[in-house]
Amino acid sequence: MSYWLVKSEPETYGWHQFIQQGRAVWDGVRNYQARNNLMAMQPGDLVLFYHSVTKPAVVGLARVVRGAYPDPTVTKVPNRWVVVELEPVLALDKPVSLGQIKADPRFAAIALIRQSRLSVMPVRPDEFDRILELGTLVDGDQ
DNA sequence: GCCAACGTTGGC
DNA sequence: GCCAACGTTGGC
Repeated sequence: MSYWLVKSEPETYGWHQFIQQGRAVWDGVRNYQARNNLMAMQPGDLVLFYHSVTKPAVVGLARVVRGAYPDPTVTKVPNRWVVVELEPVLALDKPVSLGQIKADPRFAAIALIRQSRLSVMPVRPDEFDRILELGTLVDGDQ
């Protein structure tokens, strides 16, 4: 099983809309590195859902429910682009902000910082665990 | 194949 | 709104 992070601008497609729809076809990716990451996703892989631009933060967790297939929104031949399908798993109790991630030395190598413009990227297991830990309320919080 | 110009992403 | 990073396009 692998871990991933996907970015979305909340004004275009936000976590709230994702929850309401219950499932998302992750289309519109037009960068080869991001596409290659989509192609490596397998059903069951876990995906951090990140809001970019306004209040940048990881806001929730999703799961891959269908692996890569050709992007149906592309009409040009040959179609070089793919989509995956995602469903929500849980909202984080507390969004984990980009500022928090940048401030934590455990995230020194995270692709989110090192390749700030990439929209679909792998996340290491230790990074994934740490983000869930930061995003989860425990006794003593609040 | 190189590189300048230009467009896009995304943080601040 | 600005700008850094970086991907793409097109002239040569």
